[in-house]
Amino acid sequence: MTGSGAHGGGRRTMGTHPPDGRPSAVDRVVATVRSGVRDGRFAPGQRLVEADLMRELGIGRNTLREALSRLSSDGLVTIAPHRGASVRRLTRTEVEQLYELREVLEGLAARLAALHINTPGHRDRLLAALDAVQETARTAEMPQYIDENLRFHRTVVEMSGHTRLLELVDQLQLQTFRVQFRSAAAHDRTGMRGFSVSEHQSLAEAILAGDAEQAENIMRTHLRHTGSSILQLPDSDFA
Amino acid sequence: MTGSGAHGGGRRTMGTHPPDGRPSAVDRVVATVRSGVRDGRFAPGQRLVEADLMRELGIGRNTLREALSRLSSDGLVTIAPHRGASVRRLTRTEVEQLYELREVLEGLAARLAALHINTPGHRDRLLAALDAVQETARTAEMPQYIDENLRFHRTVVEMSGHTRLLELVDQLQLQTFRVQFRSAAAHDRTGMRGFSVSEHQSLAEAILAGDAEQAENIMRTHLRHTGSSILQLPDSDFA
DNA sequence: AGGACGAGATTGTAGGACAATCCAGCGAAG
DNA sequence: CTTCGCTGGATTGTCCTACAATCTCGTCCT
Repeated sequence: MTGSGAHGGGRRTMGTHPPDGRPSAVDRVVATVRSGVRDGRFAPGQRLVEADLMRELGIGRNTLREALSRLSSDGLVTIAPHRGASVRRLTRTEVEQLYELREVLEGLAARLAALHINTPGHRDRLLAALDAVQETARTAEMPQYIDENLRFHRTVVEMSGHTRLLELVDQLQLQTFRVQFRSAAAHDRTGMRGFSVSEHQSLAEAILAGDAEQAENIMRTHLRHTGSSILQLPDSDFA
Repeated sequence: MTGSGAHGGGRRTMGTHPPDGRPSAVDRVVATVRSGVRDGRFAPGQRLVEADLMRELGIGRNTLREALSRLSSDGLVTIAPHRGASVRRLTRTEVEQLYELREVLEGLAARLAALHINTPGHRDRLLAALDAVQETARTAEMPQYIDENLRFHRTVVEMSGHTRLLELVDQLQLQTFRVQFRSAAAHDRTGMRGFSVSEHQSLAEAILAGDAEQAENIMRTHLRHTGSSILQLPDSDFA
């Protein structure tokens, strides 16, 4: 999500603001940096110097600082006193811990999703998401496949009906996106896709059957697999 | 942990080593508002007007806005566009969801704490925390008892060695503090203290025994009890 | 060479300005 | 009398400038 979006020539004459229908300047900056981190325009460890970003994005310092502050709360960048912001680089331990969190949180989400499976529209949404994953698993390139993959997970969390949980999981997914990408690229020829797809399928079946216990278990197992596959990456992929 | 900005907010100014002596102005404001919400100086729903707080705290608008922004990411205040910040009021559903989160997160913490029980110093810290709870349960007034109670939970989470988990749980505890307080006050004469204390004791025993499974179960059960006791509060305590 | 020193870069904070937006109160219309 | 629309004040969103504090790094002196 947060697709490339059409943000044309950024530095229009300041002064005029979009007619509120839409994101505040801070929101736009946050979204821009987020997607920038996602698609590698900002590399992990890279420093984000205020003056540069101000020029680049055509915004004032307050706005930028508020955006960076928010990104830091989300864990996507770190801010060191008097040294400024930089794109966060995760250590191996941190990745491990993030996956421990995803395990319990998305496990809860799967459980709740199973409990709410009879909410109108839920069945269709889940089936559609599963279909999309299976389709892109066969045909699409890696970036798209990963995207669809995350969307499937996100759908499950949305179906939990737990707004706070959705926020937390979104954060965690964003933070783990880069390493997840590298891991997926590295394991792609070892049949990982098929394995992952089959886990997704069993998960969907459990949820559709309303089997909360089973859904939670599958989700947790699945994330444990994903996590440990990521942890096999060489040291160069961590801080 | 009342007041004293010992743990500066999110992962913002946490250099690995403390090269800077004092908390930044933003940190001080965040800590001030936090403790203000805790001890009722700021009531839930109350609006936090920038001009007032600027005068009251003697700081500039940038600093204040950055602090409010961070507090909003922590979920302690809400910021509505063009309406500013106000102390967050939780709905019944939100409280329920927060306790679902605490259940899985602190459950994980208890499990990890049990696994790490042999780390030097851990046994003593846990025993000290348990002792403090039991002591204040007998002798102290409600605010102090609740404080010690939270400190006990926090100790368990610290012993998990999972820094991100600690941050999340801290957030959740802060958000639920208010209702937790009212609930405790309401149930105090129904022997709730003794019940809670005995659960804490079994939890400590399970952790000390290194029984991760049992520790997680007790923690989760305990939080489920706490949560449902809070949900018995009348509607007037919710948004 | 090694360490002290200073110049430039960068951030932290204050404070002013102005447009956009919200809100309460008032008056007109039904 | 109630409802609707308008206006003016209050408040926020964003920009800007300024300056002190702090960090970085190259230079110079011993």
